[in-house]
Amino acid sequence: MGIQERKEKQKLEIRKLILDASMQLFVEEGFSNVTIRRIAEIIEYSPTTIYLYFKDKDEIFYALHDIGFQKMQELNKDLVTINNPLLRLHKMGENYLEFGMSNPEFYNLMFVQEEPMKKITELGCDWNEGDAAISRLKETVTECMEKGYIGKGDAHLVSLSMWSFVHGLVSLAISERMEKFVPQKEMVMSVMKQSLNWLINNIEARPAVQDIKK
Amino acid sequence: MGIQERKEKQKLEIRKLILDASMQLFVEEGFSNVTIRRIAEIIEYSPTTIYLYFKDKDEIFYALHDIGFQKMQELNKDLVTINNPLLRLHKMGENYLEFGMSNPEFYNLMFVQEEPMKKITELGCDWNEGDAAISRLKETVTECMEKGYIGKGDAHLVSLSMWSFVHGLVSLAISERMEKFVPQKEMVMSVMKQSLNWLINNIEARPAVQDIKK
DNA sequence: CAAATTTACTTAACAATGTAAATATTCCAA
DNA sequence: TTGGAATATTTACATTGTTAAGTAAATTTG
Repeated sequence: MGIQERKEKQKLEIRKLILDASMQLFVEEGFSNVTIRRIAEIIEYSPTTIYLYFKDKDEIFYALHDIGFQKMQELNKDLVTINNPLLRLHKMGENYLEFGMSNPEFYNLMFVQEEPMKKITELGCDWNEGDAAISRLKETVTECMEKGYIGKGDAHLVSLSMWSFVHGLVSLAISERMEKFVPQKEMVMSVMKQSLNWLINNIEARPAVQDIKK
Repeated sequence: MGIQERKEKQKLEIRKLILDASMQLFVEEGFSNVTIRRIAEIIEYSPTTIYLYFKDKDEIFYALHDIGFQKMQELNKDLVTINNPLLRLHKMGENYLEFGMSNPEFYNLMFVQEEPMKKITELGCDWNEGDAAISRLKETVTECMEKGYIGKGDAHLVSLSMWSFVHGLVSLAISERMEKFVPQKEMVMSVMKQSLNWLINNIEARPAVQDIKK
């Protein structure tokens, strides 16, 4: 049915309108300023119309959380061109830092706020976006181990560790805590990158004990 | 003046009443369930009375944030008995994980939520609690470097890195993200500790390059 | 001891929030 | 054209933090 189709399409368009408005609001004015009424104002509908397209506010945020992951993955497209897996790992980390710092509100939604996770457990489904991201990381970590760039071990554990590290940096930075330990606010990003350098240096494979002169 | 003194004391007592009620609420029912009206209910005063003792809700949270740091430091009292600085560093990390996991709401307030930091920049003062905690960490890191347990370098940077790492673990865990990558929820803490082990192992001093057999 | 004044507290009220129920409008098929 | 479904709006409600106005209690003063 042609008409059914067009309706379907219109429905999606309004959904997109709502999401765009929400995005605009929370990128420009932050999380707490995304209200149903302000979204409605922007899209020029009445507030309650929004509930015809999203069950509740959390569903809007969950959709934004998804969009965030798409944005993040775009940033990682050029990674495949890096052959050296350790270099690639390093670059992945830097991209992560970069993404978080340039999209703090998205980052919050994706990795800090509890609401999106609640939605997932509510629906009883998996965190597909997170799973995909971590398994990409794990691939590179595994390659690093196989080719001897980093010490062999549990690739899953090491991936989670790497993630925790960069997440720690970003979340301390965007919650305005990291800057308390840095001379100027503008240096936060630089310190974060140095921090990542330090870690990468430290996990680089070391010679086996028996190869050390006594 | 004896009477002035007694009044002062009573004022502090009611402040404590308010803080205890808030604590009870947010430990038992989480952040979002701490409302002025529920606090008032517990302490059996009218809601607006609370504003005679705290400027606003954020000031209450800031006070709780302080209490959190006290609780955390208590946990670290026995650290001085550990002579080996690397072992001490390791134990500090474990304590941090332990604290975060057993006091998720406090942890959020201390290291995740933005409100307490806003309060600080609003007052134009320093983050004393954070400063103190990091400088204690830095002492041990410095000792590790001096005694050759870890590679020499910028102790400040390494301290921030260590902090970021454990913070990353805890914040991913309490935001219910870490559990998505672990077979069972109950294993999260164990994975976090293994993660910390991995890091400590990797930063342990390695022999200088010239000491390696060719 | 009584009156005046300061302090402590409460009641009433406001604006903003998310959201549900009831109502109105628009659109398409019969 | 009309009846019914889809879509949108209006109204309404319960909560929220917080302010302003009014009341009761305590303390100081005459």
